[in-house]
Amino acid sequence: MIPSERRKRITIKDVAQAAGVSTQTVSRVMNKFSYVSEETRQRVEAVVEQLNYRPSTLARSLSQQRSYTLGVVTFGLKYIGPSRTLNGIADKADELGYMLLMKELDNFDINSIDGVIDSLLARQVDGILWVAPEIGENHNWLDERLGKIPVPVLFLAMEPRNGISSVATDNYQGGVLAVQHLLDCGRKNIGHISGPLTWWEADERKRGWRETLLKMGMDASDQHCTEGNWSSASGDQAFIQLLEAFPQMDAVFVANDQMALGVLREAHRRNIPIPEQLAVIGFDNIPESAYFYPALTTISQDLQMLGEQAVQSIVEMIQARQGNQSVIAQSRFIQPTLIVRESTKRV
Amino acid sequence: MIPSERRKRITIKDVAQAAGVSTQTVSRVMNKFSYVSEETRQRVEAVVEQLNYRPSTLARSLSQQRSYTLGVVTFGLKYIGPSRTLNGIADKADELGYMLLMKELDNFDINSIDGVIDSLLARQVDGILWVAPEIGENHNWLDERLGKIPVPVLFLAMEPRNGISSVATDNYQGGVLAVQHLLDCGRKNIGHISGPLTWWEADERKRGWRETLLKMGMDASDQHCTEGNWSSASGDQAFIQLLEAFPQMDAVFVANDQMALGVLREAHRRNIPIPEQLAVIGFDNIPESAYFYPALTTISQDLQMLGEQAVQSIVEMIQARQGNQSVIAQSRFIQPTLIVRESTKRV
DNA sequence: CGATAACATGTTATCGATAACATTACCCAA
DNA sequence: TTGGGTAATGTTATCGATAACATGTTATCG
Repeated sequence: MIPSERRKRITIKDVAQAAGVSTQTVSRVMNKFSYVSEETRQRVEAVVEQLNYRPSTLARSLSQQRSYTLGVVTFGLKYIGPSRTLNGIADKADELGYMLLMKELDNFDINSIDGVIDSLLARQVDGILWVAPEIGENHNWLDERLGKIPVPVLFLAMEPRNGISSVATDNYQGGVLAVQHLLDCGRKNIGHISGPLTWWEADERKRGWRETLLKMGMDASDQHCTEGNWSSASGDQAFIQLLEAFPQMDAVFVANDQMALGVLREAHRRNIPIPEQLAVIGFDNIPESAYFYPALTTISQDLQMLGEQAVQSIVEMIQARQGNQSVIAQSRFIQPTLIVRESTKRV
Repeated sequence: MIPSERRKRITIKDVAQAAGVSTQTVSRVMNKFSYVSEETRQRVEAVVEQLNYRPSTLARSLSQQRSYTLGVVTFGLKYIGPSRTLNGIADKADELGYMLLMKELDNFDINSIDGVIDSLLARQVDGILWVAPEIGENHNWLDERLGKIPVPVLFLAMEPRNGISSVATDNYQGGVLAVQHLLDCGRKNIGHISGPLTWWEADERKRGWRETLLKMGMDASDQHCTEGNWSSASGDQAFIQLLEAFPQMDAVFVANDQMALGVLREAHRRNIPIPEQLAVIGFDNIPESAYFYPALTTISQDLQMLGEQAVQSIVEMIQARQGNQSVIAQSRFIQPTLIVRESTKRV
């Protein structure tokens, strides 16, 4: 049964009238603070209860110039990474009393970026979270436009820049952890299958690989690294190439778990025993990776936490600005951790 | 460099003043429609351009009682399913000019449901999409409360009910497809690992399995089915139990790809050759499943499309209500498809 | 050629709240 | 006893837009 007539909204006026007070008094009751006599408070509260009055956040946002809403700009939502981050964002936002206004980006064209930001600002968001990977020069717009955005903006998974706030997993450190673990296992010839190197995160992981090897006086030339595109199919292909270029390889650090899955499959096909002949380590710790065959050793990044941190930070920025304090831009890193399973083993 | 002074917003008044017209005229220019002389239009547009004026959607929402925003209630965002659906929702919403106000549910307590709905309504959403699975009686609240919600509500992945609009994958049909495929492969003893049977979707998949077998005069007793919890770990366990109860099993329909992964792993451990001795078919078609070893045959559900359909439908409902037409509740099904890979094969 | 419609623009009220200021009563210390 | 602070409440302006109505000017038509 569909209610055919639109019930009209119960407003603060209705409550005021029914309680025989001014709207201002009702507002005072609703928002605690400030002086209201106990008797009046109770009377108003009774009426609120009875009429089932719910204040319009929308109207409040307009009059206070503040919406308690965060704009969230995402890219690649259909992949698991962004959505785990989003989950952390949603949880923390809820906890702190904010709602999320979402916008999915489908490209990094400067016009569409402007459009997205404008549409968020038109709805008075109090701050913006940029949950899109840094790829090539796609963050260049910020030099020019960021200063013109009248609310705080915080970037996730972006290379730290002066004067801009960001939160990211320490991908470099993740690469270091991975390679160190392989070295600890006694491996001598460590290859790498990277993500697309235009991605900052992929580049950082590779840097962790390279610098750790160099520090040990080992070889980390580009022959020992192939580039994939994060997909399992590309991991498969990259692995085939890498085997040709680097036949003596006895361990491989793969930049994400999906690609590592491709590697495992190809290794099965070629009867390369893992971990005996080849150790494999991934990155991300997707839930399935514990059930790969063999179970995948990997670097875990806590994306949930990343999202939570991001919300925490931006809310602090919002409050600071509210209180007219100057906002100090910060870049924070979340440390990844090593998860040892069966695909790597001492020799 | 952080802009320390909050620039004040450029409003329609500023534009009106600068262009020497009334705010109403500016409004007319911004919204096309209605009469404005070409000359005035150009003058106003020039000023808009020059001041970089952007209307406040917030103010418009208040005055029009309409926000061009959809409330989206999600559950289990961190899993891949909901986020693929969300991606479809985001795309279509963008295309139709709507934004998304998100709220993640962390339980199905009636109070928290009320709270979520209230907070969406307080922000004047034009409609609500309920992207949370139907589990046990967790949708019971709707009998009592749904009628009181003054905007259209559309449910995803809910059992069709009279008078309530919903969009869902046809899980029953998916089960039918899976079992038929196994029969086509010449399998005779077909087991099932289900999701938690309190979930409507899990129950439907199981029903597809059972009824198809019964129709063929074959056995589909509860000994031939074990219940998992969607995780790979539970798939593993369920498979072990099922092997004991049903040793002659030569094929198994697993209710999602994650659990199927657990099955594959356990089969490896026990040296059960797949597909020769045991055919395995999953459900969902997650991107990794093509790279399982062996590649997994599965039932693909198009969650992106599900999301798009949902937005399309609710926008139609909103427009109908706007035009004071009565809204006819509909339940729609999206048909899943069979993806044949290596884990099933003729015998 | 006067009535009527189409065009162009302005004025005032409204959406639902809060901010800022005003008013009144009461109590207490100087 | 009088000025000043606290308490309780009301009044008016404001947030940034659109709706509804009003007004004046041109065309158009019978």
